[in-house]
Amino acid sequence: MSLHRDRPTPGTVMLHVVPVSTSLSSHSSIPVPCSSKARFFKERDLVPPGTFLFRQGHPTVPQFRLSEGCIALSQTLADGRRQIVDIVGPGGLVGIALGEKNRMTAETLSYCYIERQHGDDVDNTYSAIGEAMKRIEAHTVLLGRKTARERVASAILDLSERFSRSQRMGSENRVFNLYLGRGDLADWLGLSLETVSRCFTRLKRAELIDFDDPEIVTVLNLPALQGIADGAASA
Amino acid sequence: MSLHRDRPTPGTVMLHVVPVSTSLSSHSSIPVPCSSKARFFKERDLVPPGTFLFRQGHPTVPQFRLSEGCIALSQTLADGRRQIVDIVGPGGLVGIALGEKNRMTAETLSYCYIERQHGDDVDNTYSAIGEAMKRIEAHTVLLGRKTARERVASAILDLSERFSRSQRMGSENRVFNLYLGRGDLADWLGLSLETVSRCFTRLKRAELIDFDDPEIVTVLNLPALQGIADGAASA
DNA sequence: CGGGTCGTTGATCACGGTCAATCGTCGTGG
DNA sequence: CCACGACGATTGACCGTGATCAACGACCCG
Repeated sequence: MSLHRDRPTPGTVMLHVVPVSTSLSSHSSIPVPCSSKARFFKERDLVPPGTFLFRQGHPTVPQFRLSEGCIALSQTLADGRRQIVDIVGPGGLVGIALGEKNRMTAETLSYCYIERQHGDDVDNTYSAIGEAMKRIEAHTVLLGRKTARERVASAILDLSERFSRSQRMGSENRVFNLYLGRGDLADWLGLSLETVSRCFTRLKRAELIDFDDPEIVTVLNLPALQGIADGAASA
Repeated sequence: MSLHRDRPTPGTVMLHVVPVSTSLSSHSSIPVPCSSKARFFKERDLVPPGTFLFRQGHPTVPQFRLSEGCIALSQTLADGRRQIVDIVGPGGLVGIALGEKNRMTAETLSYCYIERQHGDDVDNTYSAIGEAMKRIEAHTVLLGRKTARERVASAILDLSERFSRSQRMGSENRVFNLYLGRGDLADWLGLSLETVSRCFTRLKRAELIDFDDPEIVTVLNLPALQGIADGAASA
C-alpha cells in the first residue's frame, strides 16, 4: 500500500484497537471517566487512516499519546460546517477531554501508532498540554486575523516543521507529507477548498513551494514563506 | 467613578500590584520562571482597567487567578493586527505560560481582583485549564466557520452567561456589562469594528437585544439568539 | 470501460472590510 | 461658561477578498 488516505473499510479494525465507539451507538464503548486516579498499563496500537477514534458528543475516553502519525481534532456545527481545531502530530496528546462528553471528533489522517498515556506521567502530560495550548493560540490568531495566503503559508510551515522526514536542514529544501487533503486544510484554516487550492497554485507559481503529488510538498524558499506567514507587508 | 474604561494614569498603580513590567523595560520585573516547585503566599490585589499585567514577549510571570473582573489575552502581529485570544472572567486562570516568554499580552478591561494561584492547588489549576481549553476550542469554531451575525450572537451569549449580574433567570431578560468596547469585540471575533457595530444595531432592531449605553446590554430573546449563535438556518 | 474521489481552474457573487462623515459624551483649558 | 479636541459608536458608500457554483481532468478501483 502506497500511503494513507485509502480508508480500508472504516470500522473493522477498531474492534481490537481503542475502547471507543465507532458506530453511532454508544453502548459499545467503555465509559472510563477521566479520573485522575485511574491507571492504565501501557498499550501500543496501529490504527489505519480514516479511523474515528472518538466522536463529538460521545462518552469520554482515556487520553492517549500519538507516537507516530497525524490526527485531526474537529468540531462540527449543526448544519454540517466543520472546523478542524487542532492537528496532532507525533508526541501529541489526544483526548484531553476533562468532561463527560467529547467536545471533539478525532480522525486519523495516516497510519498512527497510539499508546496509552500514564495518568501519573505528569511532566509529560503538562508539557503536551502546553504545546497544544501554544498551537491553538497561534491558530486563533491565524483564523481571526490572517489572509488566505498567510494562512496557507503558515500551515505549510507548521506542517513542514512537524512532518518533514529527513530534516537535514542544511539544504533548505524541506520535503514533507501534508497529511491533510485540500478539503481538510480548508476546514482547518477556515477557508473554502477552492481558495486553498488556488493559494497552493499561486505559491507554486511564485516558486516558494513545489509539488507534483498534491500531498507531498517541497519548501523552496523558506524565508519568503515565513515572511508571508508572519504577515510581512508584501508588495 | 461610574465604571471602568477610564484609564487612571496607566502604570502608577502597578508599583505595588503584581511583579510584572509595566514599562517596556524589563528590568523592573521579577523574572520568576514557571517552576512547578515555586510556592507563593496568597496575595490579593485590585487592579484598575487598562492595566497591562504582562506583555507578549516579556519574561514569564507566575500565574494568578482572577477572582473578579475581566481580562483580555491578546496577540499582535508585526503589522499591528491584533487578535484577542481569550476573555477571562471570574475564576479564570491567567498566565498559563509554560515557557520563558509570554505569548500573550494581558490587559484588564475592568477593575480586577487578582490573587496568586497556589502552585499545589492542582485540582483547581487543572479544571481552570480545562475551562480555558473549552473556551478557546469553541472560539476556534467561531472564528473559522461562523458568520458575522453568528459570531456576535455567540459573543453576547457567552459574555451574558459569564458577566450577568443578578442572574435571576426566571425572567429571561439578562442584563449584563460587556466589558469590551466595539473595537475589542472586533479583535476578539475576527471582525472589523464597523461590522460589530452593525450587527449590534441589527440585533437591536430585531428586538433580540436592547441597549442604551453601548456597553450595557439586555438579552430580550435568548432562544432566538441561541439559534443564531448555533448557526440554525435562519430565514 | 464506467463511476468515484480529489484537485484544479474559471465565472460570478456577496459578505464583510475599508474609507469617511456625523454624532454624542467627556475632560480640559481659555 | 463654553469652545475645543479626543474618543467611541453609528451609519453610509464603495470595494475587494474569498465563497459559491460549475466544469473539467487525473487517478484509482471495480
